[in-house]
Amino acid sequence: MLFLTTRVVGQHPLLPLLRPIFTLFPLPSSCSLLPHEPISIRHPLLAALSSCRSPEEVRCLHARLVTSGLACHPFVASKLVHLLVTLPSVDSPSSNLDYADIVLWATPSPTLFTYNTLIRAHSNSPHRTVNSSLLLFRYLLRDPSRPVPNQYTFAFVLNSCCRRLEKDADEGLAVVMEAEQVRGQAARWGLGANLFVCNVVIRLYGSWGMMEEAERVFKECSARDLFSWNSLMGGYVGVGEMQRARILFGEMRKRDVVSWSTVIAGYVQEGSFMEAMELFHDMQLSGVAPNEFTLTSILTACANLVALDQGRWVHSYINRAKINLNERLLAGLIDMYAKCGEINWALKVFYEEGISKRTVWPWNAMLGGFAIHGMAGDAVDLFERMRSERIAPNKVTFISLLSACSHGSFLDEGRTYFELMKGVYGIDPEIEHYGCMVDLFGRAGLLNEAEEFISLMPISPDFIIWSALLNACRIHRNIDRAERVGRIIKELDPKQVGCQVLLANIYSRSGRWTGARDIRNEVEISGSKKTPGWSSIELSGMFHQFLVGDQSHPQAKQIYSFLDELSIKLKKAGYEPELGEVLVDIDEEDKETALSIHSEKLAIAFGLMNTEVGTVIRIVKNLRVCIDCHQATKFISKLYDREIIVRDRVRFHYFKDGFCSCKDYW
DNA sequence: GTAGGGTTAG
Repeated sequence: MLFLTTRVVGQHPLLPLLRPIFTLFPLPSSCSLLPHEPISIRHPLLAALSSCRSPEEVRCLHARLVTSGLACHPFVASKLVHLLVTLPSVDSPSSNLDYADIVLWATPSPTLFTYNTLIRAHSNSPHRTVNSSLLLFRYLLRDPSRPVPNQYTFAFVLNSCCRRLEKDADEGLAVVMEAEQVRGQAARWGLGANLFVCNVVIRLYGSWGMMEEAERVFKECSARDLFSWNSLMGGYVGVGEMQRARILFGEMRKRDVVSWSTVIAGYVQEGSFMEAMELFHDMQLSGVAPNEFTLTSILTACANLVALDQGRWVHSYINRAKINLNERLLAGLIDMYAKCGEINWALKVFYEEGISKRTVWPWNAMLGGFAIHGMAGDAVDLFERMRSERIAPNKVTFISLLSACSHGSFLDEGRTYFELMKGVYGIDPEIEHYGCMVDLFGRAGLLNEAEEFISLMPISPDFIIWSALLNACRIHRNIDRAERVGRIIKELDPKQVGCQVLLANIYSRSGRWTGARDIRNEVEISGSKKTPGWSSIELSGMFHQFLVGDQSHPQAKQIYSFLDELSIKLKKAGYEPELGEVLVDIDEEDKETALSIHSEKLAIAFGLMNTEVGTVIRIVKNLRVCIDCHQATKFISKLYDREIIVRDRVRFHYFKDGFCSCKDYW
């Protein structure tokens, strides 16, 4: 028993989405009040409506509003719609949105407020495959008898465009063009320079990387507030222009937690972790309290700097300040502990807090932890548990899982999971997954298979893929192949000096000095510089970063005399320098410098000098550990009876009693 | 007669 007229049905923009729901309940044919007739807020049903705490309660009450004939009064309808889409839902929010759509559609003359509320709700809904906000907006404009849009309408519609853009960059241009039209309409209604409209447009252009446009809107806006500044700055952070972002940040007269979080996240994104930490420090001095966004970024910085003390501080701050421990912050904590070498703490956090979460984030963080610790068996077990708990894996899950398999030489498992990813989970492998597989075959010594795998890839291999094979050639001392692969990389990307240096090291290790020297000369002539190597160590909350041959540290003199003593002790203990790496040092810029002053040696010496006997020394290095430093560190761990944890660009090295957890396999 | 926008893993 539906009281629908074809006129209404034919015009409703969301009809195809709603049809299944029409049969669920009858719609009233008439209203007991006239649309313009006021309804008292003291009306018992209206009062009852206001006291509802969930959309489910609202839906129950709706039945009584329908029978009393009040449901289609414009004001009642607007309240209904608003409550349906804003109250926290105990089950499916999307069905409440469907329900709210029907209320709009059943109301004879809905108010603008109702339209606006729904346009907003649609832009927040992840369940729609089309831009239903925009459809609703067009529906509103189509008939002059409907209310005229205001600043809320335009801000909400543009926001829906913005969200689509952020969700799916492929639609970018189409979305921007649609948004341009909406913007034109806003201008026609005299709202072109409205603060709220402008702020969304700034964000929209920023999301699409059109910073000149964003800047222009920022300037042309009738007024500017904190949101305008934050949005513009966020745009620059998004396109990686941190300098401009930092200047804007400096010009802001007032900064809130979002301003700070945005610029901190920007530094973390570009890998400037120290800057992020410094800014976090400034933030605390300024009296703005960090929130879960800020702390997620800071944990990433801690993880990358191996700043365990600071990371622990963040953990206790979260508990102390009762910060909402959401899935991402939780993943950040697990990641931080794992990357600081504290896999047991990572496990503790995961089992206490993360395992109960139904999202993939904490699981991915834990898998990633196992991967860098070379714990392939645990990674496989955890993944199987994840499957049995029906947590849907994503592409990141498989990067961690495959990389764990490769570090643990789990050849069969790696193969199986790669197939599983495509076949069962329908995840198309990306370049990173292919990289893991090349690494897996390469480390296992299956160089032919690795190369064949590369030739069969549906996407063209980048230099990372080839350097995985080159690294395998290093491990398995296959010089001919290394030479060939080196040539391929050089043609593909001549700027990848690091790969050429790796090739030179392969040459010199096998005694082919001329080959090594040629490459060195070539690299020097080309003038391209490889990333300078650095190592850092945290000491009671302070970071000490060392470059190769660094003399700038206040304790430089003591460090160098300590190293002199150290090298004598090391020689006595039977250590011999790996001369191969002297000739073309993997991290050296200054060719005069010798092995003893590699950045990680400086950091280790500094750690030994400044910490109590028995303290674990934690070093982080931006590049891979060289063979000689690896050998020397093994000796140092035995000689000084210290645990030394070195995290390099790819994995962990846990030195103890003269051995390393990577079993010299990295 | 009610409302608003910005940030977060490999």
